[in-house]
Amino acid sequence: MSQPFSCSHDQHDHCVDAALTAAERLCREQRLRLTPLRRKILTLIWQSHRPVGAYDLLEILQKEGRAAPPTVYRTLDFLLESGLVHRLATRNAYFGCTRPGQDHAGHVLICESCHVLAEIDSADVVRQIDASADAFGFEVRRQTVEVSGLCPRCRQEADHAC
Amino acid sequence: MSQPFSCSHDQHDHCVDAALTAAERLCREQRLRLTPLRRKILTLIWQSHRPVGAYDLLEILQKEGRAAPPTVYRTLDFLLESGLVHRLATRNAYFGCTRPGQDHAGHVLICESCHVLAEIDSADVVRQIDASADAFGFEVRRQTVEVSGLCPRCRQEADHAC
DNA sequence: AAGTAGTATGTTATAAAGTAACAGAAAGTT
DNA sequence: AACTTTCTGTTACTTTATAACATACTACTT
Repeated sequence: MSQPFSCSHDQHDHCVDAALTAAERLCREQRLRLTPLRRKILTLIWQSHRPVGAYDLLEILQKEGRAAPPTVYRTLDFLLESGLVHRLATRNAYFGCTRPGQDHAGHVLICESCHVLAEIDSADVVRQIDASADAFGFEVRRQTVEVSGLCPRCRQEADHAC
Repeated sequence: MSQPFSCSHDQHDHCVDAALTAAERLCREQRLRLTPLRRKILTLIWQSHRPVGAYDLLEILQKEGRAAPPTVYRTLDFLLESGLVHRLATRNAYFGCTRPGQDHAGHVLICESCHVLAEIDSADVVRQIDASADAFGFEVRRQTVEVSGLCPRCRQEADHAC
């Protein structure tokens, strides 16, 4: 799987394939059921490196038959709980996890211009947050870190425009 | 203003007063209008060190006459833009800013048990996130950091329960 | 292979969070 | 006072998410 910020359209099938392979493996190992619906939704989420809204997913499903919100949300719940996707709180949207199975904080960078998202996995950030919390006597259970700004590609385009 | 995690009920009026005084000063300096409605909502938000939902505020307003969502949201927009309150993305809720006027990232610790919230202002965390993003060539515009876990007080109670 | 327990999905209705658009009121300016 | 700008009221609506119950599928037991 290439880096989201440098993944081009013709490379992208690899990302989807890799994500599905990883999902199959994880579900086999943890005795979870990757049903057709779950596989479908996971695939849809991986169609781009952008977060996708629940109702976007619903709309796509509805083009191929009837579907209602709970179907989507239940499937998302499964994917979230099994760690195959994460939720982007600042945008009420969902995106595929790049390292399912591995315990990690799920910090992300998200581009305000093209909306491409990348998970960063900075142990330094995690530690620094833990340390800051610790100074308050606070016990950290979950870190939500969502950084918005400009991805390298959009930055370059912005420069050229000047 | 005492630390949220150690602020007791009988100290708390100081927090509200301090917040209002700071708000008045900020609005005077920046030629913003702290109208009765805005002052009212800000006061309601400061009634506790917990984040408050927009519809909670609405419900309170409705006990003293008619009110509708846009009234609340517009007022929140003003308070957000002027930096007097922040929004907690992970909970769709709002809380008073402890250092309005000063430029800062607005990182928070929030207790899963008692829901008390504290702004942390760790320059180290900010720098570490900037550095991590920089390694990707990503230009940071906004950092959202929301850490959930157990505050010192609830931690102690959890210990006693054992 | 039939029964059954558990898990997954379909379906209807509704809750919770947030916004658009226009009308009227208050404040600030000339 | 006339005018402009800003603020608030009001109605209607959009978006996001969930509750509750019905049906279908899977996997295990015998």
